[in-house]
Amino acid sequence: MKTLVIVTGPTASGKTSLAIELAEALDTEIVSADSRQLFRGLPIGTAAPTPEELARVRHHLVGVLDLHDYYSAARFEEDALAILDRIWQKSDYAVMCGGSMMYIDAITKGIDQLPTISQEIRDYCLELYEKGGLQALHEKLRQLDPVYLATADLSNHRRLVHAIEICLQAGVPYSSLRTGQAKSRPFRTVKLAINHDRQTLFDRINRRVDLMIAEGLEEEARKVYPLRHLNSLNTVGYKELFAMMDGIMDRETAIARIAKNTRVYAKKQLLWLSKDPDVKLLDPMKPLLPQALRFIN
RNA sequence: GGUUCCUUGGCCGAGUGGUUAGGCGCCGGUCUGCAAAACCGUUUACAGCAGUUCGAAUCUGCUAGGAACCU
Repeated sequence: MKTLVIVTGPTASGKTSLAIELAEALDTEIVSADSRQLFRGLPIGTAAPTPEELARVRHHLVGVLDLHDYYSAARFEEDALAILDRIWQKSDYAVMCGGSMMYIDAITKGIDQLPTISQEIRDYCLELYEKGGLQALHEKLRQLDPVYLATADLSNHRRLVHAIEICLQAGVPYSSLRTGQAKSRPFRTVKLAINHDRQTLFDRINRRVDLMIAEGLEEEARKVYPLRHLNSLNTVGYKELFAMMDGIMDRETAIARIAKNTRVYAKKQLLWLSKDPDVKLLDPMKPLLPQALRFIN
């Protein structure tokens, strides 16, 4: 039986180095599960593995996308599974490292098969929202998929648009395509997270933000500033600096906002973890690797 | 010592007699194709005391703290 060891947890908790230690101990490779490290050109702001770290263990899905590229949890599922298949040919273990919880779920539980949306339909739905607002989306869904509408988050235009897109593309209601069934995988998973208390984690985050600034995050952001409207740059650490460059906030405020938004992000991750009964928590006060290996075996 | 003005929830900030301002933060939550995204819910204060009034954050008096000016 193959084993996928998933090192997840909130941002700044020390996932990267633990994953490397694990991969070395298990003599295998790392598949990143980080929706932002996927992109090229953002090493500082996304706290991507350093060149030295990348040299120690082979990493997958780090810095492989152009900032313009479209990506999604479903693509991640597909890509990561393909990479894992290759790793299984030479090892019984693989390490996954990342805090994009939806990506982790995509790998462990799978995502239902949905059609790829054509540009036409995408544009149509966007226009529907821009012209008619949430009301128009509600009405459209009332016709196309009242079942989904009944449980939908009526204020969240993104999800509503998405549902309409799928209904139109598939020709059947979105809700009929949602199975709610977890897919079975040809490997077992062990999910690990480093369990810092909240105050410690927040201190680590604050310190890391200062470090990022010292390492040149501003310069990194300035380089991609012209592309700031891309989704890949709708990211903590960049959007605040873009606001600073636009003169909307001063430097001090921008940096404080980065730290604050990173904390908010971490809380979201913590929430997700707390609801996942499969996560094994590691005590950061003790050596991590032995604890992790104990859970694996 | 005198005169005038100010005092709203963690912060900012409206509100001059009669529903919860609002924003930010904090905290909590949602999540099956953009997820470091998008979205939702809480947090109920008027410096203190005594009055006026059916009813006061809003009016009056006193007390406390602060600001400006005068001597």
